Amino acid sequence: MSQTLSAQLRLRDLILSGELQPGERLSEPSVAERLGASRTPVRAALVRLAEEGLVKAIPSGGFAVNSFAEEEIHDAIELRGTLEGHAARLAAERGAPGGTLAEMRRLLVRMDEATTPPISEDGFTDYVALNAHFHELLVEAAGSAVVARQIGRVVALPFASPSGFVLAQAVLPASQRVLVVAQEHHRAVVEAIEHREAARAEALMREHARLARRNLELVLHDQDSLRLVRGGVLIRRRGWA
Amino acid sequence: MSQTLSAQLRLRDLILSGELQPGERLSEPSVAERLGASRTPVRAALVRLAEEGLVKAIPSGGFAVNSFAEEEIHDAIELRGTLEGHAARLAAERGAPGGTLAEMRRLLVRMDEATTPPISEDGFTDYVALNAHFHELLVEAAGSAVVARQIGRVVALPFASPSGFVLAQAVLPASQRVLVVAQEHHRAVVEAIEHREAARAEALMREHARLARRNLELVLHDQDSLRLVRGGVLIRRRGWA
DNA sequence: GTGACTCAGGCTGTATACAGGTTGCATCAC
DNA sequence: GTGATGCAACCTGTATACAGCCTGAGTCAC
Repeated sequence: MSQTLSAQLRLRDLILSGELQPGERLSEPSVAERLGASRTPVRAALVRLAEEGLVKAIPSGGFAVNSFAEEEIHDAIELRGTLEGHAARLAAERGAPGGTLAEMRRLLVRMDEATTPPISEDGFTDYVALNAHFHELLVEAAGSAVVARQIGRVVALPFASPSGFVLAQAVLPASQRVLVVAQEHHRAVVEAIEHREAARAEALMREHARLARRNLELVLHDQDSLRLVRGGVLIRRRGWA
Repeated sequence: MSQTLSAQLRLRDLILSGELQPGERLSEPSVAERLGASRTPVRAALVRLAEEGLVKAIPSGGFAVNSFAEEEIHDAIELRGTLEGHAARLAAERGAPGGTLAEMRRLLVRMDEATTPPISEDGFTDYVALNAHFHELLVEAAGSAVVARQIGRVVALPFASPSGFVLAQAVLPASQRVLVVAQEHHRAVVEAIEHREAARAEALMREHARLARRNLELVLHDQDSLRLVRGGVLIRRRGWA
């Protein structure tokens, strides 16, 4: 593995785990020493993380760990809904590959299994992976590299991704009902794409993202569950320091 | 100005003007010599251009000038329509700053003036700048940095931008009718945002982007007008080498 | 006590040297 | 003539040296 990629992955981990605090300046020499690489690959890694959004370029040069206002995450999730709606609409209008749809249906079954009460902790973990895969397949079904790239950029922020709040749901009381609704959305969007119901497919994915918005609000008022959100430490909450 | 920024701008120009051919490999030493800089800033510039999409990373390392299939541009324009529709909807739902809307209305008047027959060549040039500004203000009206950033990324490709095909229209016969329709969209979306008609605002911007899609098809079958599209040389046409 | 100024440390931006890997051409065997 | 092989040139990834700039602490004047 290249030093650049290694630095990128390890830095991302340090940031998302909260080991590097939001606002903290990341000087190239200090990061280089910490990661045991030279400045050149560290700089390249910082540029890529800036593109992802985890790190912000300082006007006078250099980078600092980024933080996110609740409103920004709200907007990012809603934007994901619009983009996934766009993808679902394209898939319905243009027709999706049969293999992709078949695999989406297989995932539906496995997600049902993982979330059959009583749900174990492993069940939630499985669901997170299956859910992420389902959303990837939806993008694939649209058959557009341009759209896939754009969605990939929005989803790069972990709390804007389709699975960002699922693990936190595990400790939230209303979690099971939310999962039932989410699964219904999944099922319905596959059906809509199959039947070439473009408007329905689009509306479903928009509404689907709203579940994440609701989870965001719930999680932000529950310290314990917030800890389960990857990158949750980067969120600036309203009325907090 | 930094060497990196200078290299980025000059490389972009070389690519969009066609001086560097699509598919051509851009080795760091050769580019560095051509631009009179060292490899370090050239590499940084290439990374940024790769993010923009003008340049593509080669799996085994290095970069090459990118090219675009007609379908990709089609998709990029439709995606822009969806994103601008999203912005217009947000502006209508949340309310846009009065100053922004006032300036949009002022631009409407100036665009009308620039396109009053007989339209001079300068008229078209003015219209391009005014139109670009109008679309920027629309994004501003949404009041979301997340959305603004995302739209900025789609619009980075010149032929996906709102003004990508306007200059080419100047030599196309149906140009004036298209401009009339485009202006009607502009006027209507301002009205929709003012009246908080979110669904209407969104639908209008989607339809607005379709004008660019139509122009794309017209331009692709007219060599003369294609030359007026910035970056047109990067477009791979169906059934062409 | 407060504000401006100076200076030192550190940082970024840039250039360049070096090692490992890849590519493509030429040559050789069949 | 064709395919495999070896070599040479080149290129990327990385480390590091150097210059200019910024920042922040400490000091001095008022």
